Amino acid sequence: MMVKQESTEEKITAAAKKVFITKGMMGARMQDIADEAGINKAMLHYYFRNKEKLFEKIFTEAFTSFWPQINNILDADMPLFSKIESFCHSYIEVLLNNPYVPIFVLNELNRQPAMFIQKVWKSGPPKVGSLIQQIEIDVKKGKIKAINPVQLLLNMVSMCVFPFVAKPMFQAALGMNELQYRQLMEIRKVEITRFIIDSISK
Amino acid sequence: MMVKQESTEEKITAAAKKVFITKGMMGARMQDIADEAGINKAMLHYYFRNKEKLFEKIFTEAFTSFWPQINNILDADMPLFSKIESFCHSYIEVLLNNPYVPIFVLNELNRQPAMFIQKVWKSGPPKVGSLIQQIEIDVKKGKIKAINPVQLLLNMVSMCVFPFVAKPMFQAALGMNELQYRQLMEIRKVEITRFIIDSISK
DNA sequence: ATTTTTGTTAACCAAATAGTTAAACTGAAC
DNA sequence: GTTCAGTTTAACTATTTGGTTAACAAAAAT
Repeated sequence: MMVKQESTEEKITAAAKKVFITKGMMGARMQDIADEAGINKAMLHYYFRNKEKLFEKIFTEAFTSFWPQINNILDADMPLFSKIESFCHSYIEVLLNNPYVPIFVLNELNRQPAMFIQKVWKSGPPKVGSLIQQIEIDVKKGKIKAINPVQLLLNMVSMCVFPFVAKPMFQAALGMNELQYRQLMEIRKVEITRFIIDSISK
Repeated sequence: MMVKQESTEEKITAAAKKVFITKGMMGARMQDIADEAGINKAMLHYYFRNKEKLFEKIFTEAFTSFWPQINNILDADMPLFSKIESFCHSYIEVLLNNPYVPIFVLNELNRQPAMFIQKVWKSGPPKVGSLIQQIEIDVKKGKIKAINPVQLLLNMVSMCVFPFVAKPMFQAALGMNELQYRQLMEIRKVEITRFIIDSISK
């Protein structure tokens, strides 16, 4: 049986990702990461100079791995309703596969707002203009109800992301297990889309 | 001119609140809190035995100070649409006065889900049943469109809270300053209410 | 006035934790 | 098989940080 060979560097990044995402920059211990990777702590400093460098790599990697997936939809050439559907479905699907990333990103972001904008969005800032314009046009044409495009955008993102950020709270409040919550999110893809379109349709 | 006298204990709790909320439990340093309060570090241990005790006090205080404000609305005896309006207005108003509390709570909650449910919700668990029932009844009566009550609840909470949790991100993406963002939230009280009611109205 | 209790401080301690080093191991090139 | 660069390890160091202590000051009780 073939065993996938994993380089030490890969072991480290995988372990660091897990530990940083679950415990945050301040909560993570270098020893935890070493243990998780099953290697000596000194290796962390051999491959990455220090904790900060390692963290930065993981953070940007985690963020840039799923950010484009959402960002591109905003820029796609589609009718508004299709775009809304596509956005909700893709966003929730991505989050189902990376449920702990948003709280991680938001948390670190609140501590270092400047770093974020500078380093993480230098390459791919949010392509939000296209959607905003599209909404404005459809409002003017009378295709949808009058609504502030920014508010609509906030609504869309909020409804997709927040249930993942506040998962433990909702789970406790609603008395749901992992599977039930996951199913709720699965259904949510279509429920949210309908909810939004119902609201803005004339 | 009268100067308000602040006891050492009050100085500590005020400083601890500020530091814990901005840096989190793990990120906060006892020395930071002492400096912020303008006192000797030993005083922290004199009034509160250790960091954990101090943190717990701040956490529960921060949480229980605004949780009931929202929770009670869920239980109020009102028609559904009024309740939705009341909920959105109150929730956002409370958050405008405590903008950093949600990310703080959610963050610590993700690290200690058990502690939360046990200690913080022992006294006042979410009164969510009343609203759920109310939605179900109005759906059956045909007063509103068919919708999963839980999903509607998630939508309401998400749209209210998330813009505060992700404030730095939205602010950067939309190029807004503090005042502009605040105004956006102010408007949001009524915009969100309308958005929801438009969606579920027949 | 004197004692006792409470509040406050600087200096110190112990544990945790990031980071370093020197030696040992490995595997390929010669 | 010797050498040599890259890799890995155990032991160590330096620093940070939560927590303690003993002396001191202020206030309250006697």
